[in-house]
Amino acid sequence: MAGYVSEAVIKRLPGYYRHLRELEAAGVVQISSQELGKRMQLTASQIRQDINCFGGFGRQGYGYKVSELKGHIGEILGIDKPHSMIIIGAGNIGNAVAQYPSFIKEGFQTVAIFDKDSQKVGRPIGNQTVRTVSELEEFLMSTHVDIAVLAVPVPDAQHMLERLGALGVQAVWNFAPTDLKPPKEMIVVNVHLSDSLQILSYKMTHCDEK
Amino acid sequence: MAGYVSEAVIKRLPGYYRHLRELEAAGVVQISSQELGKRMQLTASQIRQDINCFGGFGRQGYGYKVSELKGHIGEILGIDKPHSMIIIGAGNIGNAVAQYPSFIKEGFQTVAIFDKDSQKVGRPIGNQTVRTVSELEEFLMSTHVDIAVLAVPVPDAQHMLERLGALGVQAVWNFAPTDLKPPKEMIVVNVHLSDSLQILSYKMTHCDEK
DNA sequence: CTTTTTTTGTCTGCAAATTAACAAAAATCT
DNA sequence: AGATTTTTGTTAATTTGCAGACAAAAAAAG
Repeated sequence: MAGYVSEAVIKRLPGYYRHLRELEAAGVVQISSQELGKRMQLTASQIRQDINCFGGFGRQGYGYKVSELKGHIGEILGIDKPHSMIIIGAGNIGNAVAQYPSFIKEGFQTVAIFDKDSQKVGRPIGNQTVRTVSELEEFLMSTHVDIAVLAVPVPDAQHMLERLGALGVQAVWNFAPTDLKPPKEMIVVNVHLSDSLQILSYKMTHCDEK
Repeated sequence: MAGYVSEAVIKRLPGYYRHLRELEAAGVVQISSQELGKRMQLTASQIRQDINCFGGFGRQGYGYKVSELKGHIGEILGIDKPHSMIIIGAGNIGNAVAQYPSFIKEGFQTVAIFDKDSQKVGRPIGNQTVRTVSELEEFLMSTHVDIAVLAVPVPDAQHMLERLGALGVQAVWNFAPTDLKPPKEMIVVNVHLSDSLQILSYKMTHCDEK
């Protein structure tokens, strides 16, 4: 059980959680690193090493208790507690995020949606109504939010990031296809959908030569 | 200049392309690995190694010509040629993908949208009209598509993947939050939005201890 | 109750990826 | 035109990540 956890391990955690959730739903109560490895296309060794970054959750000769391990990883991911989100940009992406059922199930709750376009302001999205982005300061003054979802056009993204930072927002989930320079102490995770699509294009173009 | 290109390099290619596009738009004609590295938060050494997987595109004492390098990487990614896409699932995600402006700009063109829900069939999305998913076979018989975007609920995803595979679709861009088992010779790239959000949650929870 | 099997947690070694180093080539300066 | 600076392409060193091995612990079998 180490102090430092590498980025590689962190990126695998949601995968563990997803599989454990599916296993639990299927009524599986116990699983060995070998079985889980077969399911997740990882070696048993790697699974044991990953899990032991956080503590010995297994029992020798038995394996891991699915619900227990899922609980631990949920805690480690920080999704055992609910998170409040605001969405900046009520376009297609903003819309999709606001209504994506998995997020709500996992405790990520959208508490407000903002847009600068007056045509969009007032429209209902999910259980929210789109607000003017000029109300942002006022809103954040009175309400604490954990995460801001940035779904604005590229030219507005950096400026909005800094505006959010100044208002005390610490975490941003960015959908603008650009590399933002996060102010200190701000955490930004990018989605970059185009990157993912371009990788698909790369693999299509080069799949034969292998 | 090697034959095999590692996954790590491939994942960085879209980032290079994005920065080079931005540089070109800003009127920058030449750049050194050092400058590009500072911009992209990578070491100059890594940039030179990455680029040299594909050939010596630079000139000593000068650096790289932005537009030339962008062209090369565009070719390598396979985005110099247009791609046709169909979207399966006309929910929020399907909607967002169909209308995301960057994709159209980059030559990814949506040629049809399908949904099983009869309420959604017939609705206009972008310049398309939603079709019944039962027309899928007929459509793919007469029209070749490069990529299928999978934006259906988890329980339908694996079955739809196999159906697409049987119809000759080779590349799938999957938004269903589950791990699909791709039939041989099919390329699947996952988006897994929840994973990304959970990683944000992890970093929020653990940022202080660093 | 003893023996055998299972399976973890950890240690050791290998492979992959990143960084550093440097000669060779091109550009710039004097 | 020669000297100096810049910067690449490539090789070497370092670091990181992953897989194999195995003792110790727990469970299962006899």
